[in-house]
Amino acid sequence: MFKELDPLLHSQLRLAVISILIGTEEADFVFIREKTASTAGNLSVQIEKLREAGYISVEKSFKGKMPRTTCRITPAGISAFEKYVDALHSYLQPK
Amino acid sequence: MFKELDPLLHSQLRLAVISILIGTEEADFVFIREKTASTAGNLSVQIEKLREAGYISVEKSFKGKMPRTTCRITPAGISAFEKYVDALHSYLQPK
DNA sequence: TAAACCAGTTTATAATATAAACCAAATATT
DNA sequence: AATATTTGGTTTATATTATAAACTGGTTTA
Repeated sequence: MFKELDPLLHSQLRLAVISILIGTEEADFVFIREKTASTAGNLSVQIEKLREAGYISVEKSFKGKMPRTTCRITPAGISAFEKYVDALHSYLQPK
Repeated sequence: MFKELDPLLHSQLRLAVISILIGTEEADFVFIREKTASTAGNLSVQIEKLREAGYISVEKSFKGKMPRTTCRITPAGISAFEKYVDALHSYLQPK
């Protein structure tokens, strides 16, 4: 009846991060922090979890002299998101 | 951009409970435990949290000699669920 | 009458989310 | 030129949560 909800995605901030990355080719740390209105510490932790799980890739580089962290969703991330959305529907459409 | 997800509903088991109650006039503890495939302990805790929040009402009675706990969703529960579903959409439909 | 079962509750524990504190480097201020 | 502030994060600590294990009070079965 009710499908499992991937605990990695069933988190407000991580879901927001994935949602952003699904929509855009890539996004950097600062952009995501602003869009999600999250603290840097929290975001850092959640990005690392998504990276560990293989749902996103993270690339560190420099924009001029300032560091930049760029995130992209991976195929595994896309399919996990699709599966999560599908599972959610088993909770949202009663009966 | 991203709407708040009511933390009381953003929980697999509590969401399942509400989902069941939205669909049926009332449901008892055992029925919910079976439908959600949860342990009695976990369900007991989550039902109490939903009751505290005023999202469901809980009535204790007897079916013959055995105790029975019947749950019903309240108007507050219905509107919280609707709000939650609406907020979720801000995460599911990218852009 | 004792063992097993039912319908839960309470309590303990492990995992999670989150913010606070920190760090190194860059930039702005006096 | 020194000092303060900002930037872009990471690490660590804490409070909350989800969950299962242990328990309770009563019932049915052997």
